[in-house]
Amino acid sequence: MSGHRVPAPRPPTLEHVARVAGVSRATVSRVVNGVRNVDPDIREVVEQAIAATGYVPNRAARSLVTRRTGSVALVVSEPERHAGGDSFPGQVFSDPFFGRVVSGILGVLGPRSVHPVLMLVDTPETRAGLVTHLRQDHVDGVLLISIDPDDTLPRLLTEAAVPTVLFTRPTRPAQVSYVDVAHTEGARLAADHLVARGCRRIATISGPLDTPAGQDRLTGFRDAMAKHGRPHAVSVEGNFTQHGGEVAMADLLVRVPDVDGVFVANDLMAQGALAVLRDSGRRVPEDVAVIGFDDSSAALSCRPPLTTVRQPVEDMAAEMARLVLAHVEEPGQRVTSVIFEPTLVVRESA
Amino acid sequence: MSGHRVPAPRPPTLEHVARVAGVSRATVSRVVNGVRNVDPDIREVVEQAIAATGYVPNRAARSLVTRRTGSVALVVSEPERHAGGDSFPGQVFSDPFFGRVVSGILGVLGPRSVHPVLMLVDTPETRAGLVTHLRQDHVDGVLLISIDPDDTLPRLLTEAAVPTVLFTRPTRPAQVSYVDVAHTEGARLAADHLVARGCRRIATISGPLDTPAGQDRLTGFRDAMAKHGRPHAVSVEGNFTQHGGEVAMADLLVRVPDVDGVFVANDLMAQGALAVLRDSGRRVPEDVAVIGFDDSSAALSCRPPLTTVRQPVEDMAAEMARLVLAHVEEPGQRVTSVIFEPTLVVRESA
DNA sequence: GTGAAAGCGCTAACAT
DNA sequence: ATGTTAGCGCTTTCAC
Repeated sequence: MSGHRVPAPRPPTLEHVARVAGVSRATVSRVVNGVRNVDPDIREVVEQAIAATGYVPNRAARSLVTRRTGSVALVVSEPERHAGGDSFPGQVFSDPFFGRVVSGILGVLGPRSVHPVLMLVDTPETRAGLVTHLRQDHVDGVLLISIDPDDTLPRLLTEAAVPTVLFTRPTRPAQVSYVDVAHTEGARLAADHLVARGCRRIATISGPLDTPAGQDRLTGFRDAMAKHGRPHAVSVEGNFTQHGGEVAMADLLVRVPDVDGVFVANDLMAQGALAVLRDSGRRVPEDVAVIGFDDSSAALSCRPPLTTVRQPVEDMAAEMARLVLAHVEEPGQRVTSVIFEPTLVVRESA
Repeated sequence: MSGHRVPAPRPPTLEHVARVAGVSRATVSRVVNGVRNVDPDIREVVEQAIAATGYVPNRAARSLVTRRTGSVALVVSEPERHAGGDSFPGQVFSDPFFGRVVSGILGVLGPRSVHPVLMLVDTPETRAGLVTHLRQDHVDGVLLISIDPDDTLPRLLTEAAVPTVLFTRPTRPAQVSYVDVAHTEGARLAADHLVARGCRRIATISGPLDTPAGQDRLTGFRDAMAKHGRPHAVSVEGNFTQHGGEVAMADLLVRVPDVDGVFVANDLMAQGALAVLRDSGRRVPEDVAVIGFDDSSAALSCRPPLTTVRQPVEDMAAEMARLVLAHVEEPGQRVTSVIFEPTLVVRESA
């Protein structure tokens, strides 16, 4: 609109503030950073000067000397994207779960004014690029959410000595901190509830058995059933998708037509199972009781609403944030894992 | 583990590379930044030195001089959080929609190695903090997703002269770029489909009428119906939530018991409407045809799967990213709005 | 307790 | 086409 360029008004610097306050840059710096050795009177004057000038520290300049960026990467790692697929990356992002993670992380990081920068790793290039970025001062640490069971990222990151925290235990043991839910305990909760409800023919649709979550939920279920004197509960392996749940449920119905209680290893599959049960003319929970896992938004929108095992995702994410921050502070920090207790959320399906 | 501290091996700098290559820092800088004026032979030598040393530019140092950070803020702005609510922020994050936005943004930003940093604004403090952050060189631009109809952020940002792009047209006119979908066109698509299907008693459940989306979808629907010679279609105002959809549908059933076609202004409400219709003994689509809006994941998991108006969210988000980048490049850039055409996704509900 | 001065690693004139 | 030089805004010894 206007014909001439405005000379880009530079924001105030420490230097400005120092002049206004009549002190040196160093003193202002001390005040800004809350270092003790400052005379209360001087501090007062400096604070007024800061307010008057509207000074805000320049992050780049600070990072350059402190070698800290005040930001952590929130990395979502997915299995290789097949060239023929949609043009858009990020299947995880469309799961409400991701939002809960973000929410939990922000709750911890925000107040400390550390910002999460989002990164997606789903190709060899992005994978290499991530490590490259991390090798330099771009972020102080990494929060990794990996979908791929045999992801190499956990190892790459620990080798690069980048403070890292994973969501869920890595498939292969690694020297890295993580948070997770007590999967076996959650499965036990479900099994106990089904038994207490009076179900006689109880089965399970498990997750993929090459994932820790898939394994543990099945193990927990089996152990609990054994304790109830029923060591031979039928299980069908699913793949954690809604469609997979449909297929598995149909299969289960063939193998155990009189099944009256099913523990499904996640809500998405449970949603599919519910649909198949309805189509087969069975009522839930009267004829078949169904329990899911995750307490995703799907659990709420299901008909009937799903009884499910709740992972305290927000709490877990918050803990991840605390852990990276701790690792950043204290690079010598030993590797830590924090396991959260799940709870059973009883709705209508069981 | 080890008793003594390792002296923190500093990453290679331009200086290192320059020495290895036997040239000056400036030349290495030129090679790194792809400036033309470099002799091909020298360039070759420098590139080898870069590879040999494993050099990666230090972002902080670069930002300090260029006054660019190579990152943009992805700001989610929600209405004031009430003190009594959950302890965790971010209702938007748990909607799959958010993930689609992230996905679209990453598709554009990633290749240019610009990173989105996540920010949530839901209190006066975070709001003030955002502006403060932006006033300095923390991010180059802002992508704003606002849920609050009377958000003051759009104005604050434009006043602060921060390159900004909004998702959806702001409630109050403002000098700011945005992307949006042609809401009226989407509503027309739905109305036409319902009419073409042979529905005789068509009604709508609208969104909140104090939002542009709520208004436009209703207007588009009304106009289309008028063109079909039915200017008096009944409408009930909803609030865009699943529960709101249930309430509105129940209301509608009382007012128009023989309704046989409903355009619901978003999928979440449509999901609620579906449940109420089922409970009332009506079959969908045989007795009542239902069309939603958004093509969210809810649309797919509904029973029956929802016919709905699809917003090309990923494309829209990608365009947002392109727009900020353009505004960052060319600060004089005039304000732009890009409107995307919706499409009707026909499934089973209509 | 406070100031002076030396860089952090990089880009951008400017000079050659 | 390449090298020299001067900072960008901040923290941090080191004197005082």
